Amino acid sequence: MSDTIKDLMPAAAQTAVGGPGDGDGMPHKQKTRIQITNEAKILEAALDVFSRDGFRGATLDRIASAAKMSKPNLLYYFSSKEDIHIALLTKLLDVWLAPLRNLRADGDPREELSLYIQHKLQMSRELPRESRLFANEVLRGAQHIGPLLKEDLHDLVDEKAAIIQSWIDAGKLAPCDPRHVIFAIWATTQHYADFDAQIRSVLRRDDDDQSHYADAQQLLTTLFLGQLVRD
Amino acid sequence: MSDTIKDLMPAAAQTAVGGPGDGDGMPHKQKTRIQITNEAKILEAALDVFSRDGFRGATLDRIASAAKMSKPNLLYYFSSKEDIHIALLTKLLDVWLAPLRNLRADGDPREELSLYIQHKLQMSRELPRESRLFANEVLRGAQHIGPLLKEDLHDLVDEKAAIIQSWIDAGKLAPCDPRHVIFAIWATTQHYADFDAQIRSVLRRDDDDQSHYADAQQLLTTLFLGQLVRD
DNA sequence: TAACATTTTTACCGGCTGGTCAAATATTCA
DNA sequence: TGAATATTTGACCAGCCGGTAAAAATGTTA
Repeated sequence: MSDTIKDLMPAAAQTAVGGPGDGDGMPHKQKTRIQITNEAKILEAALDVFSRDGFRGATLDRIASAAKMSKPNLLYYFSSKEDIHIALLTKLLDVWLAPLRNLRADGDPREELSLYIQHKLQMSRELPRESRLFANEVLRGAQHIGPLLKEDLHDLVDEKAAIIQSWIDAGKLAPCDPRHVIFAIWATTQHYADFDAQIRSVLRRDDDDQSHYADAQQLLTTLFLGQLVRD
Repeated sequence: MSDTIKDLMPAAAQTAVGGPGDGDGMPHKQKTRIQITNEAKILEAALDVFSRDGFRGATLDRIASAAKMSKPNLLYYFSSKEDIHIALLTKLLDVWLAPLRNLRADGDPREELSLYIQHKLQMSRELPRESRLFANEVLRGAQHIGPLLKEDLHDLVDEKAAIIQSWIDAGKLAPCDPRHVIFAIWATTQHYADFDAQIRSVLRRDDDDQSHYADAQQLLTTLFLGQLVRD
């Protein structure tokens, strides 16, 4: 609970391809130090802008301004606005799905699910921009990461749903559709990042007050692991 | 299950104020027939465009085109893009909150919650544009309906959370934070509209296939009313 | 240091943006 | 009918949009 969510994330995928001004499938040279730092600066700025305004609402001027560069300079590293968006989404998808990847078949169902919920909730709290970035993209019909969802995400969910199904078959979980259980965990946890403004309005919480996350975690644990309704 | 969700909605709020070209607090004349039909046409078109592209991504040209009018004609009825957005959100908020308003203190907790979940899920299925409209707005920090959330929504949630609390006090529900229960129901049900593209990718469902809603309803009922984990 | 490659900047473009204006047209009603 | 009112249209605007071209500045390396 004390350390940040980033500690348990895949540090991989740092060897991304792509040189300045390209976007095609040509072979690329080694990246310059300047290139590495500037691309990182751009993606960080783009995360800010895209997550706040969505793809259509975001502008290159704002991204460039947030990255403290000129617009043509920005376009020296990424050939188009779409390029930046796709690069950002692709880079962050691994991070986003890491908690689900950590779901182990040989673990205790109660513990595994509890940990998954905890990690997802922690990500909403610590990475709300990433959550909103994906929410914006999926809301728009996933026009830029459709193929990734249909292949990578589909396969991952199938794999993890099979694990949950095995727990059901072993009598450790009540019979239910495992994929919808995953949807429900996604929905409830990401809700705290994506609908933050609404939740703060209802709970009358200030912008920097995150005390309601403890209540959220307790409720969700109760909901998914215990029984909510008595008779 | 057979009739549409619109049957159980408040037909009220039809007496909206506002004449052509205004937006201030002046007194208004009675609305013309043309005025009524054209404003309806505009709001219908705006719902289409705003829910697909978000506020910043939507354009007056597209809204006008979808409403089959010229842009200046559209601006004869609403004085700005912001005006249309606010009018739309305000008009639809009542519709959106109707299921929660229907939660009765004197009903059976199991039945009341089950009905609430069912209605919310039905709204995701039948009114996905409205769901995405609100999702887009709240994602952006609720800049246009912030006050409504802080007053109307807050009061409504407080009122209904008190009902749930009374059920807990009566020993009919497991102890939990009622407001987070409401959040969880919102999250899980609206997820099926807002994240439709993702769900269809994972489940490999065609655009017009809604068969997964039955599974969703069963899972959510199990989740909120029964126990998910056995020992 | 000189040749070379990388990076940054300045100036610019055509198209779209939200929005205005005045004139033309349609509707209402005395 | 005809005057008053309500509606629609076409022409237009300043500013922003994503993106380009080429020169200038900077960094790298032999």
